Amino acid sequence: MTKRADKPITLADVARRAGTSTAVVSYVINNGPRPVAAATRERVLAAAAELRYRPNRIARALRSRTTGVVGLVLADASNPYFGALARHIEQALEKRDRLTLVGNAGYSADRQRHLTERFLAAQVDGLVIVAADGGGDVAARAEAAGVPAVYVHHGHPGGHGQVVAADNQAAVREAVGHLRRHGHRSLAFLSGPTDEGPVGVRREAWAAAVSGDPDAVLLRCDYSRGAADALTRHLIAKGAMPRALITATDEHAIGVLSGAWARGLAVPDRLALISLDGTPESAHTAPALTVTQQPLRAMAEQAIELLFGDISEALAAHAPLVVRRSCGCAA
Amino acid sequence: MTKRADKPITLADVARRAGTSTAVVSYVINNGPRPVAAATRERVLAAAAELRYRPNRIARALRSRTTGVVGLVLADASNPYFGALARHIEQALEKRDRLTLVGNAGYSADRQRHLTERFLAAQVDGLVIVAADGGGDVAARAEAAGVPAVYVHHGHPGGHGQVVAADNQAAVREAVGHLRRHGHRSLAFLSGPTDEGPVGVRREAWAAAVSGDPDAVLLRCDYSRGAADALTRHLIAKGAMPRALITATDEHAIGVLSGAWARGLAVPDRLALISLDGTPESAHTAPALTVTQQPLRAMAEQAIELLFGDISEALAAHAPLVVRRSCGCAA
DNA sequence: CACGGCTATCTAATCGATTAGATGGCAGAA
DNA sequence: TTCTGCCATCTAATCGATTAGATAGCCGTG
Repeated sequence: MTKRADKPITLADVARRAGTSTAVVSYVINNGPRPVAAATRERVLAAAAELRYRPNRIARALRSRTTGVVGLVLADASNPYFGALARHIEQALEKRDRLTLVGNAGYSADRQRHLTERFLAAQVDGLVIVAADGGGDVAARAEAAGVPAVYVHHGHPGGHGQVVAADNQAAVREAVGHLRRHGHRSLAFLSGPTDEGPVGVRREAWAAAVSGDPDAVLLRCDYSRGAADALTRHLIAKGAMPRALITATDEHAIGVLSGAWARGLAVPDRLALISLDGTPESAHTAPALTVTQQPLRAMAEQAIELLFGDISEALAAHAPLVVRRSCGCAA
Repeated sequence: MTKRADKPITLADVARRAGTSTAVVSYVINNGPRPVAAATRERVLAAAAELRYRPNRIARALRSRTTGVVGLVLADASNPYFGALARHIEQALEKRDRLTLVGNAGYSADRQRHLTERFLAAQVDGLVIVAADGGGDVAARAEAAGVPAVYVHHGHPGGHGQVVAADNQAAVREAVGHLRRHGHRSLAFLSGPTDEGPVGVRREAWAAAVSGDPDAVLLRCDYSRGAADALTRHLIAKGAMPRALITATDEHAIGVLSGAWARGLAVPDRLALISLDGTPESAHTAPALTVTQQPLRAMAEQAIELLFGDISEALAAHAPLVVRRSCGCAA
């Protein structure tokens, strides 16, 4: 006796079973736009339960023009910073009973646009864009299609759509202040290959904070552990490694730590380090990183509130300084 | 002159513009079940292009009972191992022109079931389940609804659904062999809190490989850097830290590294370490980890092939040994 | 008793794409 | 010339839920 995949139960089945019309069943299911007599409501509920009725969200979406699905255009899920952000965004959406469609855009504006088109075709109710830097003005496209969109972490400069980001300037000022209190006079900064996005903001804040210093060095490399690792080895070999460094991202900091270890440079004794992301990773490096911690969860929640119009403006959340070992503070 | 969100173009609009019926337009768009005269096809294509027609996937889904969407039930996107796996799965699906719906189940079987229900209600065409360990027999539920499902990394023991995983036994044997060649006689193993899932397989393979050894120590802690860090400090304080250790996951290994650094225990000099995940992370720890590298991409692709019935059986892929510094090999 | 005003329900149009069945026109065969 | 057959195309039903408009039953009032 093979139990075959029984064909799904429809509204009409429930209506028949309860001895009413589909309209009434719909009103009951949705606490519909019209009231239903208590007795009838009971019958319908009972019938639905007995038949294990599950509304077909596709049909509902077609008719009501809202899918309950939000698209998330993500730079790269395997980068822990973005991965964590993605998780918080998904959870904030889940709380609002929304489903999350994800796509990894890598670091390409083209793929970002491509994913946006696909999500729009899927009739998403909204779009959340988490890009590293650069990227097209995807929110403009979404809004043209009547779909709300928000950027998290990094927005399109001068484009449409609101941007949710932490207060990077304040964070950098705190980091600089802390290293100064450790007695460091010249503070280097490791930035990304360009000055786009939040990293640019951080770099500028650093430049402003150290503008008096004679020998503040600006370093640059790709956003990868490998690149930072290689750069560090190179600088150590040249004897040009700074004594105090602020890295724009945790990826950078982890790469620096790795390169320093490989070349026998002790952190924090001969290199004081503060990183500006503060992902969970940073708590368990060797040594543990002192960081300014991006409030990822708060950012995710704010983005979703913005998307649904619960708030009308993003306000930059504070990224607190979390003191650990890499800056030179004791255990 | 405000440009309002123009109402979307439908098949009927295109048909009118091309001077044909909706049926013909549909046949053209899908290389439909019936042929269309070349001239007409051109007219339709031109009309569709001019109007920038985008098929409404919701309507299509309602009628054809296939959504082009696959659900991904993920343990935790902020864990880099799962994050990387998620990215590869999304990309494999994208290649097949499918969209990915994600949900983070945390490490709870209940949330796993909950997500599965939501995805099924959304009429997904298939389900990919990436769980840490434990978990309900979600594939059985999916199959009852007529939706194919595959497990990646970890399956439900004795349950439905195929499981895609690497050859963990061979990996452990390689790791053990390598540490032996370094001259270590007693090899400890750091496992998770229970013996479920792939970690259990790894633990058993280790037990089998060291069954002759008098003092092979089995350690256990949660799957988190923090737990492994704390355990390591504790063992060092007690003077009970092993000289050679295989960790079940990279999270464990990174925590051990962190704890060892904090207590001044040199790796690899006083502790030789090999980890069994081999995420990208492992290349840039201090010191860099020697690992057996799980073929995440191959696993993701195999899972998708399985899901679409391109292959009928999963075969365990090889997880090669990647030699770096933590085992004691020179740079 | 008749009628207005409610309330509880029912009927049926609608969302947009798919596709089976009906139709029309033209070419080749008888 | 007429009939058959095939090809290209059109008409309309369908997927399942939503909801405006129509309808029926009931109560209270004049």
